[in-house]
Amino acid sequence: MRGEYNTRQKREMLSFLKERGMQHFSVDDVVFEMQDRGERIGRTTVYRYLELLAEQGAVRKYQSVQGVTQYQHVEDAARCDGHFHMMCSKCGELLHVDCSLMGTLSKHLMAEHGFMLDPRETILVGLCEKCRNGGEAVSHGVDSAQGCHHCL
Amino acid sequence: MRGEYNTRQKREMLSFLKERGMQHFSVDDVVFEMQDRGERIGRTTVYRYLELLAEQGAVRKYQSVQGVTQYQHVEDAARCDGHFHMMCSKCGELLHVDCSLMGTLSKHLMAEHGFMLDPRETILVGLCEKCRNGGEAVSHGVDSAQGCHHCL
DNA sequence: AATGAATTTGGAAATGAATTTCAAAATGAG
DNA sequence: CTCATTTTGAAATTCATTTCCAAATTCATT
Repeated sequence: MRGEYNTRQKREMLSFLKERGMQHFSVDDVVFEMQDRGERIGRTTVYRYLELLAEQGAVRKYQSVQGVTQYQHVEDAARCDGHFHMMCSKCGELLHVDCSLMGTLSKHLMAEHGFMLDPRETILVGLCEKCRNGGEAVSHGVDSAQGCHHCL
Repeated sequence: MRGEYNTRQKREMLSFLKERGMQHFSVDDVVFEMQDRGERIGRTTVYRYLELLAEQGAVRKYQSVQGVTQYQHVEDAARCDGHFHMMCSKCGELLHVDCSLMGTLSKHLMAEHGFMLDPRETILVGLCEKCRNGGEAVSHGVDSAQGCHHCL
C-alpha cells in the first residue's frame, strides 16, 4: 500500500521536519538542505512525500497567493494554534503573528459580527518589510516573527 | 501616460465587463467571448488590461489557491476600498468587514511588524453565524464572491 | 542470500498560468 | 499630416508543480 515502505529519503525528510520545529519551509528548502547534508534526493520525491504527509496530517500546507507553497511540521504546528500568519505577496514569505491584537480581533468579530475567525485558514496578505524596502531588511527593534509589546 | 489611449480592445473589454455585471470571469472567458463576437484580441492584452483595471479598482482580482485567477467588475470601487472581507469556510459567503479594529490592526502591523497589510488581497476565513448555528454546507470558491451582499 | 512482487525514486518531459519581449500597429496631440 | 507615445499580440520565457516511466529499492517469502 502507498506510503508503507521505509526509505532513506523519508527518514531524512522526517529528521529535517523535526529539526525545523515550527519553522516554515518550502520544497526548495528541503532540497537544498539535503544537498548540504550530502544527501541526494529528487525534487519530485520531496513534492510527493510532503503531499502524502499533508494528507496524513503530519504536515500543514500553506499555499501562497503567488509564489512558493510553504509547509510546516504539525507536531509543532499545534503550538501555532491560536496565532495567525501573514504572507508577503511579493516574496511569498510566511510569517508568524503572535499578537494579542489578533485575539482581540477574534473576540470582537465573534461578539459583534457573529463570525468565528479561523487562525488556521486565515492568512493576512501584504508586503513584508524587506520587500517594501527593495529587498533590504531594516531593523525596528521588533522581529515580526518574534513579537512586539502586544505580542506573546 | 500609461492607460490613456482609447483602443478598440479596451472598449470591447469594458462592454464585456458591463454585460457581466457582478459575475466573475477568467482571462479565458474574455478571450473566448471576444472570439465569439468575431473580435480579435490577444491574450496578453487581456491580462494587461485587466491588471490595469485591477490597479485602478475597476476590477477585483481573486487569485484562487489553485487554478485560474478570476476577475469581477466592481461598479462602485470606492465602496470596497480600505475594507476587508471575511469568507465563511463552510457556505463560502463573502462578507464585508467595515470595522475600525481592522484599521487599528493595519497600523499596528505596519508600525510594529513592518508589514503593510493589503485589504484587497487579505480574506479573513472562518465560520459565519448562520453556519455556526447549523447552516447548510455549500461548496465555495470564487463563485462565493457573489454572496457578498454588503459590498459588491 | 536469493527470488519476486510491490513500492519508491528521480531525471526528464510536460503542464499551464502568467509574464516578458519587441517589432509592428494604432492613437492622438500639435 | 506628422511624429512621438502608447498599445498590441505572437512568440518566447518563466517557474512552480505534475506526470511519466524505467530503474532502483524495499520487504515478505523461500
